[in-house]
Amino acid sequence: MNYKEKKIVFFGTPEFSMPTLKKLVDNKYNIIAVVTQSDKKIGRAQTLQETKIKQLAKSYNLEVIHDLNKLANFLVKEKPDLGIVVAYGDFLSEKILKQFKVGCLNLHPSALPKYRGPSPIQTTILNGDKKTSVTIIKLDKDMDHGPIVKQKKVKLEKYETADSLHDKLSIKGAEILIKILPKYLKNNIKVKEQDHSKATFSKILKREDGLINWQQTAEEIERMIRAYYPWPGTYFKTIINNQEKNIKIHSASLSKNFDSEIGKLVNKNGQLIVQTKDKSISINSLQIEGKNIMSAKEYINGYLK
RNA sequence: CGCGGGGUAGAGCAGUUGGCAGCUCGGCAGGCCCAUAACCUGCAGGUCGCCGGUUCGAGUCCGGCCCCCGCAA
Repeated sequence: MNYKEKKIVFFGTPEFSMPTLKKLVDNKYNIIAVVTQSDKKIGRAQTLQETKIKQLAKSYNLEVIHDLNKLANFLVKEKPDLGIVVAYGDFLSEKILKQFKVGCLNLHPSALPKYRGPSPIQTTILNGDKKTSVTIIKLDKDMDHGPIVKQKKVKLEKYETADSLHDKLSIKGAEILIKILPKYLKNNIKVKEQDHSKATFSKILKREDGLINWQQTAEEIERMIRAYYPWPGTYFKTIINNQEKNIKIHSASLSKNFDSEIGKLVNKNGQLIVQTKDKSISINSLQIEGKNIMSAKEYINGYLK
């Protein structure tokens, strides 16, 4: 049987999964179903919205499954060869994994065994790493634990945000996966066990993780702003017109030290400066709760008269 | 009807008990200066989101509608 006729089930949910699914379709792999999370209520209107992958799958007329019981029956019936899992968003049980003749491949945006878990991209930037990797592993019964099929290094730009790195890794990951897939399907590739003693973990991010503690160093805060952009965002609380408001910082850079009051936004020669534990940072763009994003200059004009 | 903030000059904002619509920045013109994003002088720029109501008089009070945004998901 031609390797391109082998039955593949794709698992994915958000934007990160899209380049891989696109490439699989472009390269005419035999995708028999796409598994994704169920529709979620989204936005102020609370309307039900399909996941990015569901939208894409539908545009390709692929069968979409989100019910895991249905999936179990489907797998028993179809006897698929391979599962490809890219940011599916849920743990797959061993029972499901066993249904695939050659197992399931997973694309993970970090240099495994470093940063297993749900927020590897953010953690990479938060820790100030200069480089990372995309890693393809064969899934086993533990989270991000399986043997490495392929790993490729990726350099970070100096001002890399989680957003830009996310896009970069999703595309790079898709390319690598497509490249190794023929070999893998022909059983022509060696896998390598992870060095489990070196495993580290990234945590699930919550909104509160983005709350700035100005007692941290300027470098830590600047990295946090890039790591948590655009989600969960980096913010602090302040009083505007006698109301407590959150201010989200979209972009900032390290600045020379101005030695002003810690955590207070001040105008220094047209720059919007805030003092941290050690040095100052210069805010480039920010957003007050309820307002549109604005530049530092606009904030100074409107709020720091 | 999930909760909340907002719509005033090109941008960001203020506008008190209803009584000549303002501030900072930007724009234009001129000046100063070796020079400037600095400084000085002057000018232009508004359907106060839309519709209706109350009033001698509404940015402001009342009713309805449209739009933007934060939280939540």
